[in-house]
Amino acid sequence: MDEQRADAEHEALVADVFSAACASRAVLEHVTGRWGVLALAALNDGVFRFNALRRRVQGVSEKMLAQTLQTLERDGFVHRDARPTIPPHVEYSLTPAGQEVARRLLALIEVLEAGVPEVMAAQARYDEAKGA
Amino acid sequence: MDEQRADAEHEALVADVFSAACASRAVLEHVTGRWGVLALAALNDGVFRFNALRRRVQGVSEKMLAQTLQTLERDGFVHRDARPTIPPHVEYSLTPAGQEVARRLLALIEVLEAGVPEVMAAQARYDEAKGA
DNA sequence: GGATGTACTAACTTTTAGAAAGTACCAACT
DNA sequence: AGTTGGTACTTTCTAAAAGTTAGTACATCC
Repeated sequence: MDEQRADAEHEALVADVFSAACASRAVLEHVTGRWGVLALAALNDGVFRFNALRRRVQGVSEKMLAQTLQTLERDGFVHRDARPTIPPHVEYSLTPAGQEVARRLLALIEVLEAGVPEVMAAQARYDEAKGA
Repeated sequence: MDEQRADAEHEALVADVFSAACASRAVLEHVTGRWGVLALAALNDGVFRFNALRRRVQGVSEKMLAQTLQTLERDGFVHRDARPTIPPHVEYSLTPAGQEVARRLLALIEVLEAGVPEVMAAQARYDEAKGA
């Protein structure tokens, strides 16, 4: 029991995503969540207002975009600049930490986009093997 | 309408994750899904059997691990080697495409794990500003 | 003066994830 | 000889997450 506690604490310190309780697991989920990835990737192209971002990230609902941006702002990856005007004017951008993360995400997205034809071929092969 | 159709087709061809209908969006979700990331990252360390992988990726249920591995196998990122013995013996490993993806994921995970203290600080600042 | 646009929030519904038990089979232990 | 344990899943049921819709509080355009 003491060993388990010690292990848990140690893993928390070294930040191991494979440990369920580690804070890095939560951060990973915010960043790689369905809309988190796309929001960060979109913001890599510059400053966006709420609805502009919503048009860019096709298919996201207002609720989920607001929620995602709040989470990423809380984690320090996104900067929210709200001007107290009417109608409201809010600008979203990446913080330096957010830029670091977005760069890695874009590297991933690029290899995935390039690999789409091979993935489609692999899927066809798999489905045929299962169906037949 | 013709324009929209042309746009959709064009985006499908160039593989744009921001387009909701694009196949790359689905692949991205498989790879960056809650358990997809961790499965790929774990398999980067070598060959694993089902239950060994389950112990490595702490917190995953049997159902979700099986589902995740099936999706990744279908996409051609994971190789499944089942020996028809009793009791069953199944080995999971990364394909070359899977290794490419896993490398980018690990790069991301590394910056996130390193950034955990700053994220925690940002969260504390955010919560204090909201609470006060 | 009704429609539209801004950035959300709240209530409600649908989809998905997770927890627990079941399956099929054999080996070892009792 | 029967119970336990291990393998790799699948199925069922429930709890949590995501998505849809409507509403807010203005201001400007037509």
